[in-house]
Amino acid sequence: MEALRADMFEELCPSTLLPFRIGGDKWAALVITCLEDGPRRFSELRVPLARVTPKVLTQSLRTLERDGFVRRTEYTEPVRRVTYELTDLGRSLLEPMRLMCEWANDHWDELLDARES
Amino acid sequence: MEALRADMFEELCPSTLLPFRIGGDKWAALVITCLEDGPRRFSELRVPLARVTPKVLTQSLRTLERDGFVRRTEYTEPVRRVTYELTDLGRSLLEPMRLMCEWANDHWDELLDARES
DNA sequence: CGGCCTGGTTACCAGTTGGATACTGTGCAA
DNA sequence: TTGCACAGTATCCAACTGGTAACCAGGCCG
Repeated sequence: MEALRADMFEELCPSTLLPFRIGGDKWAALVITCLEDGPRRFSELRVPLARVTPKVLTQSLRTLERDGFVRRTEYTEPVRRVTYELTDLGRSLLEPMRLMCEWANDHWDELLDARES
Repeated sequence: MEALRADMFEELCPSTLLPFRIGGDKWAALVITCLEDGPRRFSELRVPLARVTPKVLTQSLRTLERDGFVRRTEYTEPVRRVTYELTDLGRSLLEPMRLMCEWANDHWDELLDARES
């Protein structure tokens, strides 16, 4: 997940050229990327995903949960806390995603050329 | 491209579970698959892609062409003939696509379980 | 001349996605 | 009791996607 990572969160990010899409919706790939290093709370996800409104983030998380890629856990003690984390199935997506980023890096110039001309 | 191939062209195909999407539109992956073995004419593509109306197929092909994955060639001799074929860039998508199909086959039961429960 | 084949185009429409903006309910904490 | 953090909801709306159905233009065939 190293490749393209920094760029993916930018507004005019080059991943718009990427011919791969992971999950059903626009933000699924980024959400998964954000969960790569362990469980995250809703408000923690909102920081890197600042361009995603809470409604849309919730939608994305619900879909990922339904599809078995993400597990939602609700705690009430000591305070209310909800965490999202990748399931084993979700984690197994990381490797294909990494390969796609590799592909994209390998063919970046060609992708750009095609769009420009 | 062997995996899932037979099913992908069915109406209720299991690829609706697939968390990967290639190209911008719904039919891009199937179009690319159809071009795997060499150039095809518009009317030849319409046979396996019978569920795709000509308008939508044209759209898909135009997008693939713009993105540099497909090359459109028009002949007038001896009769009018238009062929579509994968460019090198388009062809380079086949390997990632194959890997995605492998991933899907490896995790098929988990994908099904997640949706059902 | 009248069809037919090829490779589309046109107009219209419904459903879905994504976004803007505002609001809510629960539990602390001062 | 007022305020704040957290984790969302509620409405509304514009744009995009995909689909239906019909149409079309050029060229050959008989």
